[in-house]
Amino acid sequence: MTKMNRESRFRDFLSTKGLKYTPERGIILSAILSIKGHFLVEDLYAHIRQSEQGISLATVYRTIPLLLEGGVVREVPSPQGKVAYEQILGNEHHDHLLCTSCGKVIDFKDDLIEKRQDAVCDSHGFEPQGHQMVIKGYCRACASKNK
Amino acid sequence: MTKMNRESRFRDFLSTKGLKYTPERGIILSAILSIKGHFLVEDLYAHIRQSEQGISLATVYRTIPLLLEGGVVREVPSPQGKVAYEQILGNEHHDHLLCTSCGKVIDFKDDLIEKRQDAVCDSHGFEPQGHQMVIKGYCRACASKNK
DNA sequence: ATAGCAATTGAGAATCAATCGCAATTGGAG
DNA sequence: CTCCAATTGCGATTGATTCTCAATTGCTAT
Repeated sequence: MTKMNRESRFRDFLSTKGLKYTPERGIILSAILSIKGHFLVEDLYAHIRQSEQGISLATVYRTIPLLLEGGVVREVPSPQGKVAYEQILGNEHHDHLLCTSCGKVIDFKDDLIEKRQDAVCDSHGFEPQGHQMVIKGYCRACASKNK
Repeated sequence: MTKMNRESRFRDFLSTKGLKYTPERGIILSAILSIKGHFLVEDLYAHIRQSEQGISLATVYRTIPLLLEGGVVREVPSPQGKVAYEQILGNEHHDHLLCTSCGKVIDFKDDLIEKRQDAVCDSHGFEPQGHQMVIKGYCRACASKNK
């Protein structure tokens, strides 16, 4: 999907909710589309400042819930307590192994787990929007270091 | 396991790390053992104050990492951004469905998912300590309400 | 086109959980 | 019993996020 397409999708989403597509929101969206992997709010803000377009940090924070609801980004787990995000398009869903020793994040995906998750949701009449799975422990390097 | 047993386990854990078993840590441990389900730091602190034993909030915060590492409590997901805990004994491991609309939390456990998680860890040489899985979406009530 | 109004913005103040600094205290190994 | 590193309390501090509010500005209906 092209950038233009994504912009108009976001615009439609806003419109449906009676919200406006402002230049600021456009700039924030562009910045996000230019970031491939995970990013923190501070990363996003840095990107925006770099591109010489000044936007208030408050506006960035205010826009994030819209981007989440509009299906532009999703939350991803991050080493510390901070919340990280990634754009949904181009980042296939995956789960995470998180090393509590060195902070390393390992992505993985297991189809069987996904299937069972759907089954669990069905059995509870639960309508899933998305999920996050984080397995904490020691990565190979840290595990052997501790021995 | 008796309360005394758990105290001495925690005491052993501390001792192994060259740390002390202080009255404050004893009070905090007792308070946790008296709470059955999930609790936030503020809940724990309230419990402690209730029992007329004054402890600094800072001490509570400082003790939590020890309780985590010592296997007394584990983190559990909570509706908002706050971190919640529960004592491990008496609370079998389970995963969570979290309704983003009403905040309801539904516990579940799926053995097959657990097995696959272990398999994934093996294949990455990853030594798991624990995991958290949260599936966000709409619970039955909220899903039907939205229609 | 244009008026009108609700939505939006920036900037700084405010919040709130969590952490820190430091002087006084204390558990517990030897 | 001694001694020292670990611990505590309390207040100050941090740092992320949210809020306030006056000034702007999309956007819908005319």
